[in-house]
Amino acid sequence: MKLSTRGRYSVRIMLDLAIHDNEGPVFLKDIAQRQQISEKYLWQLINPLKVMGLIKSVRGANGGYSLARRPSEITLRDIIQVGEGSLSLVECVDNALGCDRSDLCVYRDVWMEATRKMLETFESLTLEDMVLRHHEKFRKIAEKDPL
Amino acid sequence: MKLSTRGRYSVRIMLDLAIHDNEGPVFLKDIAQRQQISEKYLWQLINPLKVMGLIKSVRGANGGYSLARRPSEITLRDIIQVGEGSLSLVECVDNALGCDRSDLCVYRDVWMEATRKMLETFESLTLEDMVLRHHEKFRKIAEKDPL
DNA sequence: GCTAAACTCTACCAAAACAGTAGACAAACT
DNA sequence: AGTTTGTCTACTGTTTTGGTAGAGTTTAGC
Repeated sequence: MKLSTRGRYSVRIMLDLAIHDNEGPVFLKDIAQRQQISEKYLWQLINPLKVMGLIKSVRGANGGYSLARRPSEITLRDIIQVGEGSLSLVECVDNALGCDRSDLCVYRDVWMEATRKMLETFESLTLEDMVLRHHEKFRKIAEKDPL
Repeated sequence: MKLSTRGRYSVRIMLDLAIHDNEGPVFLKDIAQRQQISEKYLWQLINPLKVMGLIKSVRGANGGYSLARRPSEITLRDIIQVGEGSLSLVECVDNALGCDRSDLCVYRDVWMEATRKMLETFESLTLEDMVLRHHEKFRKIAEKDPL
């Protein structure tokens, strides 16, 4: 029932990239430092995002990562899908077959509905939304606790 | 993100008890046979349901288990809560503290909302609903494939 | 009382998933 | 040539999951 750290890191990484979206490629090293993850582990999280086409990379010196689409065109569902591998609460939601009790089971419909409702939230939010929320939150903190 | 087998077995066990609700205490042995679980493992699943007050037991010969409340007064949320231990998609939904990034993080609201939507489904369905669905499904199978 | 039927409790265990670490390699800028 | 940066693969310790097993306790019925 819990999201794994992979899923949670994935959305944080993507938000980091979105925040620095118009500054050219972002170094793995910098993301690692900001998000407090080792570079090696970060690569394991960021690579699937590249493979799945959510971000692109530039190799060599002065390389780095950047979003493959505009922030408004990437939903949290897209990201979490990559981080978690599957988005369904129960295996049978993805493939009806494989459950030998499918003819008797009354729960598949329930798992499907619960999954659908959960995903509504993730589909309704884009990286653009999250950047706005982030800036809003940062602004409020600055107001409350001015230097 | 996946429900564990404990959660899924728990709702099946409770449905089994609900179906035989007016026949006196149900033997662990019988549930085990119908649900294809070993009696020992079944006890480990059923005992928390008793401890949490969803079912009651009678010890000794001719003992067994029965629902502690009417089927219409037990929701899937009640059951899954026991089976899974926690109902939130991310730890921070339960306890806001403990996350050192809570001041910067924009995702807690998202996890809360997604969890809430998912739980809507589980809260809206009672064991009575599931018994009805079960009988309906059984009736349709019988029509389709008469002996 | 004795016995059999049933629930109770605790300990243990193997496999899988999770959360990383580590090191060698490849590409590209300067 | 050398440095910076991304790429790939292998390995590993810990936790969770999904059980098994066995000894003990309570009660009905003879």
